[in-house]
Amino acid sequence: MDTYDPQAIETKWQRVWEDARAFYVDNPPPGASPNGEYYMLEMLPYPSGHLHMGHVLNYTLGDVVTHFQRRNGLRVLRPMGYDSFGLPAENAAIKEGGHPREIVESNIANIERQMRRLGWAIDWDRVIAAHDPAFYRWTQWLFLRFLEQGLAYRKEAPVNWCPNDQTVLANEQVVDGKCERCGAVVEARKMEQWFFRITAYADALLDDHDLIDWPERTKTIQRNWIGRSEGAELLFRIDELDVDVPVFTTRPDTVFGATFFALAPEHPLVDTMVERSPNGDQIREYVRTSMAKRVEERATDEKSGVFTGFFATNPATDARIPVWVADYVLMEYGTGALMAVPGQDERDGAFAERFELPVTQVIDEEQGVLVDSAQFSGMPVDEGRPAIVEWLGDRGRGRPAVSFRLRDWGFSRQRYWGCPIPVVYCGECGIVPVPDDELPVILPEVEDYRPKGKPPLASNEEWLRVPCPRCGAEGTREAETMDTFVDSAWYFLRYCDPENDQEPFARRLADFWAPIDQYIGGIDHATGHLMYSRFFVKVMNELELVGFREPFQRLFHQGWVRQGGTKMSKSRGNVTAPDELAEMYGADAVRLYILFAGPADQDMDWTEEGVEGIARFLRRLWRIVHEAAAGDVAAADGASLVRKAHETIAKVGDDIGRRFVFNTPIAAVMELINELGRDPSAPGARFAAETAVSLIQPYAPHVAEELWEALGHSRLWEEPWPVADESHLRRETFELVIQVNGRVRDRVEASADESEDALVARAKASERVQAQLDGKEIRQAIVVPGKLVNLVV
RNA sequence: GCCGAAGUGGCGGAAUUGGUAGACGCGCUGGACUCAAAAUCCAGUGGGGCGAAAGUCCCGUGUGGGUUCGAUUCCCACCUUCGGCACCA
Repeated sequence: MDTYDPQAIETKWQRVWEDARAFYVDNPPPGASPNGEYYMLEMLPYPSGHLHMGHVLNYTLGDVVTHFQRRNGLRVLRPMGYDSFGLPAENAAIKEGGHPREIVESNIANIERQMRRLGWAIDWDRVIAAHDPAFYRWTQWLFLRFLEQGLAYRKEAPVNWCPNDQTVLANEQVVDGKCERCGAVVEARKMEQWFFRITAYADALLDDHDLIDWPERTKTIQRNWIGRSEGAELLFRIDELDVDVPVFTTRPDTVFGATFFALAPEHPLVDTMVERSPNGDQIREYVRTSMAKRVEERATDEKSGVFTGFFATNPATDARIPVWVADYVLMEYGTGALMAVPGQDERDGAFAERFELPVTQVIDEEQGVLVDSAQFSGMPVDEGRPAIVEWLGDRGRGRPAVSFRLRDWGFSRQRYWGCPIPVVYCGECGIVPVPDDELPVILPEVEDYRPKGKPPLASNEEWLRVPCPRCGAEGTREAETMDTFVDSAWYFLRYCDPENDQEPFARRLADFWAPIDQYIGGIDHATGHLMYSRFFVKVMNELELVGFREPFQRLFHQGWVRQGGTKMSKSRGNVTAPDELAEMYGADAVRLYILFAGPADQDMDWTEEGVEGIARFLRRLWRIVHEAAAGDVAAADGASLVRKAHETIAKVGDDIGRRFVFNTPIAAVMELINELGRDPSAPGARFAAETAVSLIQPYAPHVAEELWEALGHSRLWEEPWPVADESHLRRETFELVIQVNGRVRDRVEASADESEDALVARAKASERVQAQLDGKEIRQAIVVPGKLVNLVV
């Protein structure tokens, strides 16, 4: 027996698998229908310099599932790609020189080397990268389909503006209201932006949660993010302007208490009021100052506002109530106007107090009934709500309505390193899509991709100026690029057909492999990537590009790997290089350790203490399996080791397959090895050794393969997953726990076929029980068959 | 403020449907091997009381209550930590 040399073993088997194309899967011929396929996917990495332990956890989890499902007879598609557009590479290029492309491509090469070093079972024929024109051509193609459907559009909207860097910042670049890079305070600025109409799918995104097997907390986060509120839209008339102004409210039952009316500073009516009101200057000044405020300031500052001089008619009371402009009213939510009920709403109350406006109580909180509400007084709140809406509806003043918190997805970026948006602006025709056959619009070289107040592409005049595809007049290309979340909203379908140069993917191949059977990634993407991908698939489904409505059937979130209390991520430098760890202990040890450290869905603090214990386990496994392999191949039915092996098979299969937990199977195999180690030549030793090696293979595939050969077999990666034999699990005797009043007092060996009465008799006969009973009367005896007897005295 | 998750030895954690709390590992202690060390192997290891010992009793899963023959597990209240949302009408 040689000593365990992980480096040599791992190099050897990685070559064998690659030569055998062990983990590559071919696409089916036309006409084939799905038959036992499994699509396993982890969120694709951003190609920063190197992998960190968080990646190792993510991809090792996926790897265990991949091996497990493969050996359970499924054809597993498990591809890999790179989210290679985006700000970090661009910022690195600005800081360190070089081109973002060179940076990500060298990073990709390094990451792929690290991934191969860890021995992950990946189909390397299907690699994609967001910045590859062969990929982003189809990102552009999909954008054009959304544009045709009216699902991509431009509108003016507030963005984060850094006055120092002269650029728009993505939300994730704003930290505590300041620019991540230069520290300048970020301003809100109104700019025209591209949006995807995700709000049109708000109800579908909520309803289709029923179709998918996701963690409840993730669905909850998405539900809160979508923020569906049921209520009513009520009309308040402003006679002087001859307009009906709609408001949204979730509390139509409080309408009798609406004593003033408030408009957002951005509300379109405000302009008219400025013109017609005697204190127009005051209103204009108020609007100007509140628009200059950051959203945060508007939320935290004391309530402010200005009276417009106009009055609105409360549709319930017919009272004329004053109309104010107040910046606690948000244009983005509801209708940008609200009926203020200071008696019931805390914010309206604070405003009324500040400006000495009348307050009316219309709900008796203790009784839960309406008061001072005309014919509705005395009615319970729940009944009053629909009754008032119906009554106002009859008078043409209201109707039931639903409002959402969800906003459309602003996806344009005034930055260089992203997918170009394939449209041309023409003075005659407006926004004109680039024809499909002219795609891709290649991201051109620019002299300087630092942000300078306009998109870097706008300074490449030669590229920018093109004839309008429709009328031929001189036009200009869109110089903004797409948010990288657009790339990742559909990448998982490209893996199904990565070489296709006629379409993003053939529908038959997407429908063959997808939806993804198991997706694994961080919960931090709950409201971003996971929402956008669902939206994209719903649209693609309506366009008949795919036959399904949800991209990710099952979802699992791995926990954060922290180091010294902060989370490891691409933007922080606190990383332990996994390949260095693999050089020290071997990839198998690294893989085992990251999964043994705790439950995979819980956050963990990274520490290298304990990795020695795993290395020790692997050396023990190596020695004990070799010792067992040298022993006789003896028939061993009924041997304790054989039963232990079958118990371990049952435990590991149930843990990985049903419970989706990954730390306890390792402990179970350790237990088996501990028992085997006590006597490696005992009856059943050989079977126990084979079982341990087979069960540990998804975690530590290299050493498992080597030991499988030592046991006289080959190609463990193709070996069917072991099945526990029920007959070996049955026990003839068991340890009967005897309790008195719920406290364990004795344990005795009992036979599995004893009657309940016999077990109770055994319990009563126990000396220790006798000592406890001390002559007391037994009132009740509870028997749990196969486990315990509880005597109640 | 609202919504959600979690709290178990010195440490990471286990206990799957209400049924033996602390599996497995780290660390630590003692021993074997060794000139010595490392590595390896063996034994012990929640806290406390009584006992020379074998043992035996009590306490113990964030805190306080409750349901139950029996609660880490279920219910109520509270504390702490973490995450999401937050002037959303």
